[in-house]
Amino acid sequence: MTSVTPRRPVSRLSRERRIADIMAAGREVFREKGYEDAPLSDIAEKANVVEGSIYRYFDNKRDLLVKVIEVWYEGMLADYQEQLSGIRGTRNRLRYMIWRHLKTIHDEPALCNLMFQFLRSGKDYSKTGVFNLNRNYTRQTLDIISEGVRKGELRGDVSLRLVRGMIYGCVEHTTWAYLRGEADFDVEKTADDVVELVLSGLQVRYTGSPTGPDIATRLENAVEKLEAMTEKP
Amino acid sequence: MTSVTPRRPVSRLSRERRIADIMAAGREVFREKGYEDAPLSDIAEKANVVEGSIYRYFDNKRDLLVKVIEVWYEGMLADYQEQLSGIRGTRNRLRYMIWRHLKTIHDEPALCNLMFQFLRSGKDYSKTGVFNLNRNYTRQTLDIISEGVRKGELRGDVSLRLVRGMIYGCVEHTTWAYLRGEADFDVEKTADDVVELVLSGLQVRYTGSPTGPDIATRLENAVEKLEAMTEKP
DNA sequence: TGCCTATAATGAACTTCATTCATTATATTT
DNA sequence: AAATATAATGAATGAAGTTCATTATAGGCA
Repeated sequence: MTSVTPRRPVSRLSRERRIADIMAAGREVFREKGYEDAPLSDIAEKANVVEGSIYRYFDNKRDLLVKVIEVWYEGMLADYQEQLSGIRGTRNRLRYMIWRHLKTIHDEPALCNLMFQFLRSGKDYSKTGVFNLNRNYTRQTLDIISEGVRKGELRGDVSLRLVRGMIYGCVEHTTWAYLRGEADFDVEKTADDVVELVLSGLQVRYTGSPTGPDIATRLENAVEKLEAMTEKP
Repeated sequence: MTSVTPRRPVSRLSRERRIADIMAAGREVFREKGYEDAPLSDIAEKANVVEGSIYRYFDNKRDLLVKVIEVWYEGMLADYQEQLSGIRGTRNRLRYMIWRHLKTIHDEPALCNLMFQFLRSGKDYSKTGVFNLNRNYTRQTLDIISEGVRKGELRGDVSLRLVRGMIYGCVEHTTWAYLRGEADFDVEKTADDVVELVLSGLQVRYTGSPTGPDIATRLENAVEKLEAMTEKP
């Protein structure tokens, strides 16, 4: 008795549709299981294709991951420029960038982990589309800093690369526990704290006047208060 | 004709010696090839054992990695306390911590990558020995900060967790390109820059001296801030 | 309407590893 | 010198990524 395994019905879709299906399935499965623990078979099943079919559209598993992250990233960064154009003041604009980064991590911890762990550390990262997207995105932060320097609000004697590292490094370092699923964090408060710390630094500030703050400092403080009030409605 | 494959001579070593051999081989191979691209067979060969033997001493490949990193970490952190006890002053002590972190990354980029990629992001990280070592190590940094606060040199109104995040986040963020093998960095200069930026912050400091930036400029800046804020809520 | 053809899709075969375990060899003890 | 404990082996297993020859189908063309 020869049992014949029935061949599955083959549904022929357009290239674009198939790619979209596979990437949607990939995003879901990667989000749920991470990279290494996500078998291609799961993705194939969810995308309604056979494993081998994935290789018609993607070089390999990693290539699929890279493209999934790339598309997600594109959608995410689409309206940065627009949003930012509606925000005035160095501090507010800086806070927006930090806030947005924090919010992304809070909303999509799994995909961020994938990005941090498997994309950014890869040898080929700087040839990736994500690298360029990220480049343009962080450039905005640097532009805000430069503008602040031009206006005399920020120090001009610090490497921009270092400042960027401080901002994003600080954001990411403080969210690790959350990314490991260990603790939550408050997006708003963390954004406030980070921007404050980055701008003011750790050292105490000497006003340099024995009889109290001089006139300019008093004005500064007043402005800062006003700023704080408008920042937090 | 039955060809008999000659059995390899079995050398029986002490448990401790075998473990040491396997871990030494593991460190080498992991350093050269990373984690995923390091076949257990390479490690077995280099350690002069058969693959299966590794499982007598380690639960699995990841367990071997964790223990390799753990031992490396222990050796690395052994003399921190001692070195630090010979350094005076908040700024110098802080710089030492930062410098040492930078130097470790510079000397052992591959192992650091392993630590960052495969240990720190794992779900079980906080149950790891490395986690505790790291905990004790970063606590020293926090102690230096606390001491600075006590002496009135540093602000006491900032979360220590955030400060730690800023310091180590900044260090790591600025070394990513190096870790990907793209660019070198100067350990000494970076240490100087980071400690300076962390302590002083980004904002310009008004010294309050009459020979500093003139009052008109400062008022102009202040007014500009106010204008920006009232322009768009 | 019915062939033709390009190519989408399949599924079995291949490969590489991590992992397991029954068997064998050896150092140590009795 | 035999007994015993256990270190070490290597073959077997199974999971997962990847390849490719074969098959099926949609859309164009007569």
